[in-house]
Amino acid sequence: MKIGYPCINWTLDCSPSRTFRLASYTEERLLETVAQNLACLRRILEYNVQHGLFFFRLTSDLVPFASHPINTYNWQEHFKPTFLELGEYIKRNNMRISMHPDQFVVLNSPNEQTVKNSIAELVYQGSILDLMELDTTAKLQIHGGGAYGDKSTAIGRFAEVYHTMLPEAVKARLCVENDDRTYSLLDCLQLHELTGMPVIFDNLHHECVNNGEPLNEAIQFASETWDPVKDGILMMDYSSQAYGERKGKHTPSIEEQLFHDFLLETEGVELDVMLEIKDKEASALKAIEIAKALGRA
DNA sequence: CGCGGTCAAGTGGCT
DNA sequence: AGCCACTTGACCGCG
Repeated sequence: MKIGYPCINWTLDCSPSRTFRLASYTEERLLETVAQNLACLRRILEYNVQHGLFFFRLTSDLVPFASHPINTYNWQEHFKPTFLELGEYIKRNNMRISMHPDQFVVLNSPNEQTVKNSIAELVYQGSILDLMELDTTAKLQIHGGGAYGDKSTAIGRFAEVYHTMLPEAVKARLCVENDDRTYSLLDCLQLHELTGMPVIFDNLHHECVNNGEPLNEAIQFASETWDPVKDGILMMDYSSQAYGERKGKHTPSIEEQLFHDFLLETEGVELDVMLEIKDKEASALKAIEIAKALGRA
């Protein structure tokens, strides 16, 4: 089991998500920002290896405005050697990588332009993983999208877009994750049936929206959607409910007892765990110790 | 030089 | 009807 955290490392004094305003877009600014972001990413990956954290989510913001029409620069070619070096480092250290395109990526939107923009964003994020020459166990995770008052029609539209509009390079990496209000695990399993996409399991979202499946059963269902060769083992997002806060709100730091219980409950299922917790690597380091004590990492 | 309003983009639930 | 949250804050103009 690999354990990781998303996007940013609070210990290091750099950010891989630096950006700038659309109004101040220049090619020079783009090159400078991407160079800084990739340099920071390298430092984060090295930190992760040194600390036994072998799962990491790359920020969507590595390349500002990557899928926006204003950005016509061939950054892929310009930074190709850097991406290749990053990818070699990742592969040499046997790290698992994911990306999570943000809420603006909606493949089943009734708005054609939204779908086009979404695909452009997926092509961008997939191309990062391609430029790193990572295999298809490196994933892009998105949600089911909107329901628009009729979820079964929306699911059908998702599948149609998947089959008729997505490039193979995106399909090879795309996964769907249960969200906290619209697409339950069962809905995602249906999307899996229609497309073959693996299902990423989010335990807190599952607590918010479910069809009565207990955790160990749910995780088993999700796990079976992963082809061990093509997709690798199940990826999941782990977090716990912040006490007294809005439903779905993450705890600021890992609840160690809950994570311990979670590991006991999922014994026997192979999975990589992404900790969606505010304090990032601090919690990931605690999680590693708990997993080691139980012989899981 | 620190604060806070605002930032490319969508959706649905809450107030 | 407007605000807020979402996998992740960061930028930049103003005082």
